[in-house]
Amino acid sequence: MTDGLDNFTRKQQQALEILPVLKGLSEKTLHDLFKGSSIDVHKKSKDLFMEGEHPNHLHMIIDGWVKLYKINSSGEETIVQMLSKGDMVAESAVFLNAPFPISAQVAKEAEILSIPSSGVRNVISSDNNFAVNLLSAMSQHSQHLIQGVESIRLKSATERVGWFLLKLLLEQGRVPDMVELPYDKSLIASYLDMKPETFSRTLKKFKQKGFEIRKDAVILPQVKALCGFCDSDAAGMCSRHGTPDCPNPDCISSKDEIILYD
Amino acid sequence: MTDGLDNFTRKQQQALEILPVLKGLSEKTLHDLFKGSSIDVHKKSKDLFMEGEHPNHLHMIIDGWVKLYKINSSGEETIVQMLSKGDMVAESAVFLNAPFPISAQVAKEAEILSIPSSGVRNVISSDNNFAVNLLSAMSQHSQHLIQGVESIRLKSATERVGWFLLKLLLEQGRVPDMVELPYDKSLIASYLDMKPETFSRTLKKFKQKGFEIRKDAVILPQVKALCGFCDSDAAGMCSRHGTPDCPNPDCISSKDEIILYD
DNA sequence: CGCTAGATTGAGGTCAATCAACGGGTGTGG
DNA sequence: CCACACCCGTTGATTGACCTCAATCTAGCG
Repeated sequence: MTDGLDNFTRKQQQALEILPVLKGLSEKTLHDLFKGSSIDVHKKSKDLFMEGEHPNHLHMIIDGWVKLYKINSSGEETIVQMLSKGDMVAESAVFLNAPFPISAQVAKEAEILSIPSSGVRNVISSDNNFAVNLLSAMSQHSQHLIQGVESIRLKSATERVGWFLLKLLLEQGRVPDMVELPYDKSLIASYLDMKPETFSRTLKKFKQKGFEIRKDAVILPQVKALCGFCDSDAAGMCSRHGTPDCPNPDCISSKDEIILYD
Repeated sequence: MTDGLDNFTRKQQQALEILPVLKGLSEKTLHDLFKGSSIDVHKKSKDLFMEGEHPNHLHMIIDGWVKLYKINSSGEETIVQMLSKGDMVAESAVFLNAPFPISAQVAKEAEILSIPSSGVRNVISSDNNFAVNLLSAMSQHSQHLIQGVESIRLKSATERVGWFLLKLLLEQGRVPDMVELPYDKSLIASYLDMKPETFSRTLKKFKQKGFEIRKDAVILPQVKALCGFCDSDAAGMCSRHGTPDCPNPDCISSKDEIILYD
């Protein structure tokens, strides 16, 4: 607990660097938050909590992937969100001190900071900086949710897949013409609100357009091949946005056909 | 509690009663918020703001309905949310001081308090009570968005209509067997992510089950007729939930058939 | 009374789901 | 080392819910 320059463990210091909501907080506040908290690595399929449970902890993701999902009475599963590095998990239920409206499960081995909810709620009232950080984080979260609603409701299956690949490409940004698939294809399919069969068939359509489909990656025929799937959300992440180098400045996409840019 | 209220106009006092985010705030904070703000009645179809605009004001609804919507490049419209009494409009963009990701339009004549964004952001930093109120409001908003995602993704068209009617019934709660339709049917259809034709056909199926369909209201054959469309969200609003009087405690709904309870 | 916007009804088309079968990895046990 | 089971992903054939297009009806309103 007392090693390191700042009286925090190395794991905690790492968490401070990765989690935006902990940025710029006083040492006292951080100590209050870390009190009773833990940082653990959880294996795939580990349940963080189930719908209806009372929130004992606020989980923050340092690394890996967590899926938020719902099960309806017919037993079907819907993935509401995929969360990763820097995200909080179901913070709204923690703040409201109300039962979780969804379930959370580790989708790919994840390192997670878990803070007791009571501590979180106390610090919110006592430290305005923390409250402001949370408001900012929730605002971004809220915009992602809105973006998610939009993409389900007014994009076709093909568009959703192209858009998903494009966003991955912009997020990863290491190799300009390769997208790594971060988790199982069946999980991607569910996140994109389609069946694994449909996802497979859709990837095949991309293959016919010159994409190379691997087990856990997709390679583009040209660097800008996915620009036909750009929308305002993706544009905000793209370095070409607003420059003459952008082949699709108006973010126009065709419904069902794959249009390649180069 | 009410000593200082004389310093506010009657409209402002009314706003204080209706808007949860203004509850329990100091007189100074309220004055800061009201500085430069206005309370106006806006007619149907009035644009509050368009996607991409910079947020100059935070709008809070005192009465009436506002729709949040997106238009894609094909010109199709999707309604992301319908907001009413007590709701804030696109607060996330105001807090982030970023362009609106969506457009907002009055759907039914509305009285709206509009506060300059800069004032809002200043008060957030200076008054922790306000920040806490906002966190609470945003948390609820966030849960509604999640609920919305769920209902689109794992409910059929029939289920969405039944669920919508049930929620209206629970919200209104005046007459136990009548639901008033709060805005145009075509708007309801769009909110439920279906075409007006589909909505009409679906209502017809309800009619065949004994419902009376009027222009702006629906009358149930029995008080509990809609209980087959209950889910965790609706259950939280229902007075029968958890009592022996609930005919559908496990919130089981059938996909496409309308099952009546009585 | 006719005009217009919203709502209804009908006929036909389509995208994605469903059902079913198969292939290729991976792990286990003999 | 092989035989077998198992899971994930793929492929094919069919179905069905919802959309599309178009005609008709209704209600408000000048």
